[in-house]
Amino acid sequence: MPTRAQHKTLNFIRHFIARHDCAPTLSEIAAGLGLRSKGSLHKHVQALAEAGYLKIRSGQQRGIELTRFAEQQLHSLPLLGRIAAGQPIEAIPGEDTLNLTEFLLGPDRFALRVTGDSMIDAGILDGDTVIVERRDTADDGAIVVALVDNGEATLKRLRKRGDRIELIPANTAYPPLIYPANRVQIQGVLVGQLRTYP
Amino acid sequence: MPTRAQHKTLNFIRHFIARHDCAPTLSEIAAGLGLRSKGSLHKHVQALAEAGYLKIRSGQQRGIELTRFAEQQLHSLPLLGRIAAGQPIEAIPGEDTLNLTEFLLGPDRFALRVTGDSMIDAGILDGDTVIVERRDTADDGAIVVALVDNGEATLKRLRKRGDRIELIPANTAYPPLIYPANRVQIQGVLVGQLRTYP
DNA sequence: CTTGACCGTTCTCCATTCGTTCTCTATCCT
DNA sequence: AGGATAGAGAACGAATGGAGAACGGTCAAG
Repeated sequence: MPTRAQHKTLNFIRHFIARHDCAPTLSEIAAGLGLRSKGSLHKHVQALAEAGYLKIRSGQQRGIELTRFAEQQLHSLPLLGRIAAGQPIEAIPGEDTLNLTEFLLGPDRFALRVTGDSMIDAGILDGDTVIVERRDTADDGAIVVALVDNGEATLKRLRKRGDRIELIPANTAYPPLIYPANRVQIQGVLVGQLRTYP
Repeated sequence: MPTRAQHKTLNFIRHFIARHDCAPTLSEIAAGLGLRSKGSLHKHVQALAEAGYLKIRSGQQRGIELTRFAEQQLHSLPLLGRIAAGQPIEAIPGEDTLNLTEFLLGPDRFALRVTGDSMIDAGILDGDTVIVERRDTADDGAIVVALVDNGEATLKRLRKRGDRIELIPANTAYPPLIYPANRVQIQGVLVGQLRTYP
């Protein structure tokens, strides 16, 4: 059971790692907690390691690691169940944790901010963030990031029509774009999407 | 767990590959990080390879590959820029990394799967996952998880009208639900949303 | 095939950062 | 009062990271 100072220290370390992907130095912890010295911090970190919250690679800089338990907690949310209009929350059997890392990350992926409303009927709004997997081919019907004439990148639904490629907005206010296949280069395929609310 | 220089190096390599689809040379990394020498860079890249983040095709030029492990171990994606209909990808100054952990996680948050199409006009589709922050009050206009008569939980936009509360679907096919305030209990406020594509 | 620019690799030297330890002091809680 | 808890400050040695130079391999153009 950690003391109050230890608790604050542990919390800061967890947030720091979540933000920076690497552990803080003692001085950074001290600065973050408003301390002017790192003398006592060393004792707290040591105590946390003995209590099993942390592992320390002794002597190395930034040598603080979270234990597996603390780490698992850091990247997951409880997945409570399904929610629908007019129905109570219904538990999802066998699935009670949502690990964001597994859910959205993967090799050759990157993120893009969406501007404009051309994909609004597909539930992609202005300001959303989409996650794209870099690929140079895509199945018919997929939503892709496509480059036209090596100049303009757009997010559209792909339709292959023989030697023509149609880039179809999900908004009836915009017309489909139709090009010969050799003018369109696929940069990636939409694999995920996320949004935050203020 | 990489050191700070290693972490910056790895991040630069990820961005470079995401943009150019080929690995950078050591000199390019050095230039990108503001270094005048590549002597130490080689050590960092080597250390990253030993730690399993990279693979190196030894001797070959541009012989750096990212591993799957790197993407899963780091909790962020390169954020390349904005994308819009008919515009090239435009870099976002000062913001080049999307940290999922920081973006969506927080204390007192949980996830729910959405079924039904009652929020479709707000870009919330059947099968989406929403992230909810547990709270018992909410601002007017927020999207909330509300419990009516302690029985039915629904995801709706909240409108306060004096001692009445309106729960408004974002779908013109459904009517607003209007209750006296004492029959409606707010369970949480929508703070995030995510979706995966097959 | 030859050539030259480019690039990975290795080495040494040096400044800085950081973990560690120590002593001394202040605060809080039975 | 007395012990537990916490912080300030200083000092030391190890780890880290960068500069610069030199060597040899790779690759594409001539």
